[in-house]
Amino acid sequence: MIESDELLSIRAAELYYEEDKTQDEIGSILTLTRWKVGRLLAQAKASGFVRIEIVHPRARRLPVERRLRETCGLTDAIVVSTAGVDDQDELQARTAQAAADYLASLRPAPRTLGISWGRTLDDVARHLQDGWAGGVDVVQINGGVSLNRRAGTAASTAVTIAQKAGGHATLLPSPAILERLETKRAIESDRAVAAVLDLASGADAYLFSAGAADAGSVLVDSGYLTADDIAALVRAGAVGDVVGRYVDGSGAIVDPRLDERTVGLSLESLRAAQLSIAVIAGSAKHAVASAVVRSGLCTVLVTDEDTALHLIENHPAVPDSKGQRGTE
Amino acid sequence: MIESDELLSIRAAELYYEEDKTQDEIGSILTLTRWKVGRLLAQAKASGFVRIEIVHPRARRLPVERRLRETCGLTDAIVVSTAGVDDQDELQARTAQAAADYLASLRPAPRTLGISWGRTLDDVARHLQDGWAGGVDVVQINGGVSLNRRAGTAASTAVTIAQKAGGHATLLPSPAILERLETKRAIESDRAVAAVLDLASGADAYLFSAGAADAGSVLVDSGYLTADDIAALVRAGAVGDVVGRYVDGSGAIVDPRLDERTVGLSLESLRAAQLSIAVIAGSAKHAVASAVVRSGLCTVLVTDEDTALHLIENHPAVPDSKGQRGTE
DNA sequence: CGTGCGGCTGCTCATATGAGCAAAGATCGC
DNA sequence: GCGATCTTTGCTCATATGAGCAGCCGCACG
Repeated sequence: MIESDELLSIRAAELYYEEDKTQDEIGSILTLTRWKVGRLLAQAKASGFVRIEIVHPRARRLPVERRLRETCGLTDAIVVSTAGVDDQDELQARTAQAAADYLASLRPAPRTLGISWGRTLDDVARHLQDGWAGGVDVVQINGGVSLNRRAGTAASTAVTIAQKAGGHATLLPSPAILERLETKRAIESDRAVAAVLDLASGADAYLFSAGAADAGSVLVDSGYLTADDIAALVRAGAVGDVVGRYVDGSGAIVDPRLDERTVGLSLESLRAAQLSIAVIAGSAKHAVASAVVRSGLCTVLVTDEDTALHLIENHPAVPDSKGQRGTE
Repeated sequence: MIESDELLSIRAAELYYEEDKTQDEIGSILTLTRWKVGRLLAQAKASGFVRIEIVHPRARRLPVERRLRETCGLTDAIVVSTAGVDDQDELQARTAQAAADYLASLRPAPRTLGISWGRTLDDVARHLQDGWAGGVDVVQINGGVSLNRRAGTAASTAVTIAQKAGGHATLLPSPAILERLETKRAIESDRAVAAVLDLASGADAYLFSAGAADAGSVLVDSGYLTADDIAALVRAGAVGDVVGRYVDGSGAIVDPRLDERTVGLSLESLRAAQLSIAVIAGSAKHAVASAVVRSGLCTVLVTDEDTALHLIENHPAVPDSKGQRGTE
């Protein structure tokens, strides 16, 4: 575009978008035909001089969603706008809201929904509307938090989601991580636990989040792990946890021995699911989000714009476990 | 607007603006008639959820210009966009560019143009295009800088503007501020100086800027005033200088004794002019800009968006008792 | 100096959109 | 329970806009 045209297109855009003039009027102001004005306007848009933004806590970024879906091979992607959000809590709230909306909009609604627990999921539960579905049974897919005063949030998340959908919640009566492998094996074979795990593995859909590998993790908070444990995991390449299991950048289990002591659905089952919805927001979770998406842990991702852009930019790497699911 | 409609209007706006869908298509996606969609879109715009911004160094803010013109009773106002500008130099450059454009667009072009000098004006001169007018004579309206190595910028500003318009520059052969009143009277009555002042007072148009009342002022830089002088002026209520004369928030001369020793057009002459263009940019100059506009020193203001908004917000408020009461 | 080509211009025509209006609903007071 | 009033809805019609095309200009090349 020639410089003079560029300037004209800016003047035209000002008159069109800020003054609500018609292209014809602009034509007579700038002494141009109205077709020329139309072309200048088109140029202005194409060159990105005209920026249209939707500013609203519930606003989504449809073009980003599309790119995310395409570059990462997701069935669906929900990306909330970051515009004007300063703090991470707000971001998480918006994302949780979007996840709740998405869940409620699923047709057909899942009959059984497997969920993990954590701050994010709890937020999603709170944002769901009463009656968001008609009778959805909720099953926990990993061991609950129960070591300290926080006891009950895991349960309450599940119960809330189920109640609001007019269904039942089935809790997994087990700690998240056991100290000894034998205990873990024992509890897993207990009929009550086994039944829940069985139910969980047959769920129509899964909804889970992921935690960053830092000392603020709920697993540390709940007393299952210490800050030192986390540091060791990070040294071994951990970027975060998914349903209580720590993974590296490619989505592989970092510490198999720890993983064996962790009760819940395996990551393989999650990868094999028809519909698994990950809800991940915040800059601290970019790395885990990457691992989740790359390794095919979710078919649907609900996230914020910044995270989405991060994923899109860094995607080309590591196609491995994804390929097994057959994306050509 | 009801909550559900608000959300719908956001969804509609996303599809319309981000996905370029037609209102009809949106209608079938959201199961609404296309008229409803049109109304939702109108609501979204009206509620400010849709923000359209023109992002370009030469972009102006027409609606702000209008408000500025109306609330401050200006003949004309030029407001450059602040979008994405972090540093004040860039802001000043954009404003200077806009001033140059405005000057070049004046019809009829002034035959004689009175100008002040300073960093801003110099910037305007540099941004003017060669041949921006056909033969404009430029006259300095206040004493030049000549005490130190910066000597000549005042002259070069005038000469540049004149040259680019194919006209002559008439310099004011006098210091800006004299130490003794007698000297000032004497120099003023000198034929060469008097002739220039006379020419200046008869100019068709004036172009000037204003300085903030701080130690970074060109008057300090040039050695006419010391940082202490400025501090004293500020204590006396000064907010900045216009053509070398320090004014308070209401545009009144702060120190009449200093003012008497200042050579150049009086503020009254400037106020009486048919066309006087002030070019003022930057957050440091909000206060002077206010004084200039309130006291009718300019008929046209070229400024940046932030300054413009500041002026609009603080206009109705009477000049100020704040300055008089002193800021401790 | 002619000739062929690419880009720009101004047009026609189909389509998308906004204004305005009558009918249908909703809301309120009585 | 019943109008009266105000809002919302779906429409018609006029207008604004975008797609596509023929002619024109400038340019490079033979």
